[in-house]
Amino acid sequence: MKVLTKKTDYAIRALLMLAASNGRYLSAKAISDEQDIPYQFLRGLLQELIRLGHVVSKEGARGGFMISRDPDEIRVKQLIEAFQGKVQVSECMFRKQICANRAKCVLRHEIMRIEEVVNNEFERITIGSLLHNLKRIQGQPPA
Amino acid sequence: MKVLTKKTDYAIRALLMLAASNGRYLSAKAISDEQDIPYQFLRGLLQELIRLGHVVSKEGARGGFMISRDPDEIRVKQLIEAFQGKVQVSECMFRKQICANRAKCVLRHEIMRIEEVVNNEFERITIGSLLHNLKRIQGQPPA
DNA sequence: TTATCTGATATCAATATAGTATCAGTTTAT
DNA sequence: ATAAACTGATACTATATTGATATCAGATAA
Ligand code: FES
Ligand code: FES
Repeated sequence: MKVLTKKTDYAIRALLMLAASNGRYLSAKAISDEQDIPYQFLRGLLQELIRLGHVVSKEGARGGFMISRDPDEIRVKQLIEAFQGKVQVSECMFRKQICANRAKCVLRHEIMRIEEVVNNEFERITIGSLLHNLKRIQGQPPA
Repeated sequence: MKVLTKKTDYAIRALLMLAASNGRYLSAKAISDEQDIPYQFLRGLLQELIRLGHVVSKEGARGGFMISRDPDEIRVKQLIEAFQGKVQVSECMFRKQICANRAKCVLRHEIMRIEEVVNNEFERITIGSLLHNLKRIQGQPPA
């Protein structure tokens, strides 16, 4: 079971790179090369990130993409939901005889707790927090 | 993002039903009808459950399937791993420049914590515990 | 000795994921 | 002005995963 698809993984990596490049536009090409993300795939992905409001673009030569909101406000949970849909254990696990009434289904309740835990964790993690950790382990490169 | 596939869902429901039917063999047909699981799909699934050691079968008329181990020992985690593979966030999330060295990658470390949480939760839940809850909410049917 | 079952296997359909290609239009630099 | 470096938009293909069917042989019970 894979929790993050490639697309989400790519999105996170691209956003991290964009978050790290303060004020400069990065081209899809640059991100693709640096992060080993298939170019055309990334192109599409970046457009989605624009629609989601995470980045803005500038057309033409020397154009590219720039992050457009505080990295601390971009939560991994948002990205997962955008690219993979809401985290849900299963549409509705126990039907018919087993589950008399959906409303007070205890099993459902129990299983849904897991969803909450997962969601909380992914909500906690932001592009900002990831970047922070990255810098910490890499050490500040001599500016 | 769907945590449980239909197959895992079906497996859990089938096992619950088998666990509830003490000592009697249940036919695939009976389970299929009761649980709304496509018959042939269930057939294959039951064979897998045999290979996994969770159930045994009896051929011929009046044959069927019977649970073969303590429901408390059948963990949802086992089932997920059998049918969907191990829970893993992504093969390896941050590569190349971003992640200098895999060994001490903090991001990886952080993200893997989530895997652990999920795994722990699913390890806690067994067919036995689910059945227990089921009986509790349904009330013991007049024996 | 037939109806009711499982064993084993093959095949197919639907969906989701991953990746590629193309062309039009915008901007910068020369 | 015009070529080079870019994005916007969209269509397409490939691959993998998941979900579902179909078939036939063989076992068992009534
Ligand atoms: S899980 Fe859907 S009614 Fe209980
Ligand atoms: S996640 Fe793979 S090296 Fe950091």
